[in-house]
This record gives sequence, structure tokens and C-alpha cells, in this order.
Amino acid sequence: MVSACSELDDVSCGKWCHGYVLRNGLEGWDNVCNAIINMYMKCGKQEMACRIFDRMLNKTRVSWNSLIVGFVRNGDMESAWKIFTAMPDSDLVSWNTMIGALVQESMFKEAIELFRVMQSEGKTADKVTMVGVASACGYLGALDLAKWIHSYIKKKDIHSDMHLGTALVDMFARCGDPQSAMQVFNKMVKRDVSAWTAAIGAMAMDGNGTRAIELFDEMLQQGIKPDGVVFVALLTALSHGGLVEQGWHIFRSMKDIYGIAPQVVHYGCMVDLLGRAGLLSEALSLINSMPMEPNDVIWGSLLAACRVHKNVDIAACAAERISELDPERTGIHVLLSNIYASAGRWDDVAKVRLHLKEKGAHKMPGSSSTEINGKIFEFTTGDESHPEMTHIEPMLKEICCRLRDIGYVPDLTNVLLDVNEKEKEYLLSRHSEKLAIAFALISTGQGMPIRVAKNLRICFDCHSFAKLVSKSYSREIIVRDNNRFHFFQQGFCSCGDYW
DNA sequence: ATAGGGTTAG
Repeated sequence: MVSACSELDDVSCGKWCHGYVLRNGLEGWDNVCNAIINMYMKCGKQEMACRIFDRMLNKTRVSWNSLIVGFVRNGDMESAWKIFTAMPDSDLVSWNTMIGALVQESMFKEAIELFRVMQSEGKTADKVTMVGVASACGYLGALDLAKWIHSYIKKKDIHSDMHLGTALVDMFARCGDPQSAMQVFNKMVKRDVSAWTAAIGAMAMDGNGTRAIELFDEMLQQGIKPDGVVFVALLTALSHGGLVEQGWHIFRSMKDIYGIAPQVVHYGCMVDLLGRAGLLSEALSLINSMPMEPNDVIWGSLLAACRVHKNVDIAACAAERISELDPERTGIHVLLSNIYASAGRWDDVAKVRLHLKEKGAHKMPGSSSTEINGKIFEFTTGDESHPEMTHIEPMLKEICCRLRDIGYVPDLTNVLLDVNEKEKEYLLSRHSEKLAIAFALISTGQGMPIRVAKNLRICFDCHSFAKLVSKSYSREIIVRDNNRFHFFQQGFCSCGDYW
């Protein structure tokens, strides 16, 4: 009965069950109490869940785990962690839940660390553990760790299934190894639409639109029905590959052939695809033809394209919509002020700046990670307290001197703060990917490739910085941002400056 | 039977 309440999200019925337990002194019925804990947690009633937990006579591991899972689902990591550490005999479910929770909170390094603690305590990982670990590794872009995880799974004879297989495909793709990703994919015994999506997503990260279409056709031939998600991955791949015609074709086929009405996300992909290709008015009329309200992301995507292709008027229109939809998104105003500045419209710049000052600018902090000798190092933009800073600082200076000699001029247009030029230049030189690249340069041998994973899209300045470092230091530099891969070699990038 | 897992525009 409790479980039925839980399914129906019926708190009042659940409360009646709770009362029944109390009236009849059933606190010893642990399975009923566990069900009530889950029911309350599902409805967001954390205090009620705790109340019955505290009164339970026979707390089992399921009771403890139910609390942990409940806190994680409600975004309360602190309480989840407290229960996890207080729990007398944590089991696999507890550990897996915590590792998964850290991944969910974007605490990838911490997730890997928790897995290492688990190993040192002699706990045996299973496939669910490895899904969490693989996912964390992918976000960190740690290729050596990825290879280790893959062989660990084989060595420990952890039976892989569709979830783990998909997670591994995604992990290798994010680590910049599409070959390994496809090897894992090809070995999978069963592949559902999510597995195919991961493979197509791997092609998207690689900017390989043509191969993405081939994979999609193969998927259809195998009789797998596409869903909305696979079209997101496919359209993204076409966008990165600059395949506009194919993009339109796929977009139209969604409804015409597969009977899937395009959602906001799909329109977003198309706006991005058209915008990147410089077809700004085409993108704008697509937005105006949308059957649903365009959201802030759609307009943001158009705005970003306007910055690249220098269209001030459409940019202003997009920015206006965004401030209507989400007045808190100050990053947009910064972007707009930069667009005005590059067009020499200083009055407008001043207006936006004033507006920004009143609001106060907030931006997600940039963070980059790089793996050196199996150890993962994380850098945050402008982090002066990093323990490696004493080594990084002089290296950055040396790099800058060397790059200036071959014509590097810092591009200040995208620095998001209203400070003087010198200050801007300083902040720009402290972008997290620059710190990571400098550190990797001093920590790895001559000619060794450098791999960096970053949580935001790489900025123009860091992009040209990486190109020049690859040339000046004869190093292959691979940066995976939240969008795609950039392979820098001898002064050129695999994205062809199209991102 | 009450607890843990993969893919998704910017």
C-alpha cells in the first residue's frame, strides 16, 4: 500500500500509513518503514522520512541507503554524506549511490577518489560502480584512467551490460579516443537507442558529421527506432561538421518520416547549426517559426553566432529576449557588451555596463583538468592558491614571451569583467586551460601530447594560445571542452576554427 | 521487495 502511495505521489495516503504504523506500534516492521521513508523522500518530505527512520527499531542497510538515496535525489549532498559516514555497515549500494551522487554534482575528481577509498577498504566494485567511475573519468577527459578502467573491468571479470557499455563508449569519446569508443561499441552484444546515441555523440565530439549519419543509417537498418535524444546527438554532429543541408534534411525527416515532433532542443541544434554557418537570418526566421516559445538557450545560441559572425542588430534582438526570459543571466549582457564594443558602439557598451554593475556579474567558474602520470590535476580560472602555482607562474611568463615573439596578441574582447586593460590581460592569462597547459608542459616529457578537459567552451584567446603553443613547443595539445574536441598541432586546430 | 547505473542544444 505504501508503495502504491509512493508511485502515485500521494503524500496524504502515505501519511495515513505512517500514522497507522505509529498507532499500532509497528516500528519494528522494517520493510514497511523503509517503504514509508522512500515514499516521503520521493515527495520531498525529508523531515518526515527522518522522523520515521529515527523511530525504527530494526534499521537495516536498506533503511540507511533509502535515506542516502533520498537526500541525493533532493540535492542535499551534505546530509547524504553525513548518513553515509554514520552508517555502521555500508554496502555496495551505499558506495555506488555516493559515487553516482558525486558525478551528478559534477564532483568528478572526488568520485574517482571515493572509488579509490572503496578499493583500499577492500570493497569489490560491480558494474554499477564502474558506470559511475567511467562517467566521472569521461568528464575529466583522463585517457590513461579510461584505459585503466577498461582493463580493470576485463581483469575483474565484471560482466558488462548495456548501461556499462554505453558509459564506456561515452567515456572513451570524451577522452578523445573515438577508436576505442567504437571498439567497445562494436563489441556490445545488445545495443539500444541510447547505446547508438553514445556512438553518434562520439562522432559529434570528433566533428565527424558524415560518420554520424552513417551510424544513424546503420542503426535504422538494425531495426532500432530513433527517439528524440538520438536526433539531438545527430544534429549536433552535423552542426560541428558544418553540414547544413544534411541538417535540414534530418530535421525535416524527424516529423515526416519518424513521426517525432521536434522539441525545443532540436530547434536549438538547428539554430546552432545555422548560426555557426553564418546563416543568421535563416536561424532567426526558424526561431520565429517555432510552434513553442523559444527559450533562453535558443537565443543564447543565436547570440553566440552573432558574435562570431559580427551581426550587431540580431545580437541586440537576441540579448533583449534573453533578459526578458532570464534577468539573472548577466553573462549574456557581457557578451552583448563585447559585441557592441567590437562594432564601436560605445554608447551601447556604456548602457549595458551600467546595467551589469547594478546586477553584479555572475559566471560559472571555468575549470580544467589534466592527467599526469595517472594523477589528475584540476585548475580553476584565476586560482592563485593552487599548490603548483609556484611552478606554473614562471612557465606562463615564459610561454607568453615566446608566443609574443611569434605574434601573439591577447584577445581581450571576451574577458567578462569591467576592469582595466592590464587587469583584463592578467585574468585572461589565468584561464584554467592555460594553467593546465602550462603545468602539463613542465610536467611531461618533450614531445608528449598534452590533454586537457574543460567544463566550458574554449574562448578565442585560449584557442589561439593553444595553437601557438602547439607550434612553438612542438606539442600536440588536445582540449576537450563542453562541446567538442580540439586537436592542436603545429599551429592548427582540427576544428578549423569553426566552433 | 524496500535501496544504486548509460545517451540529450549552449
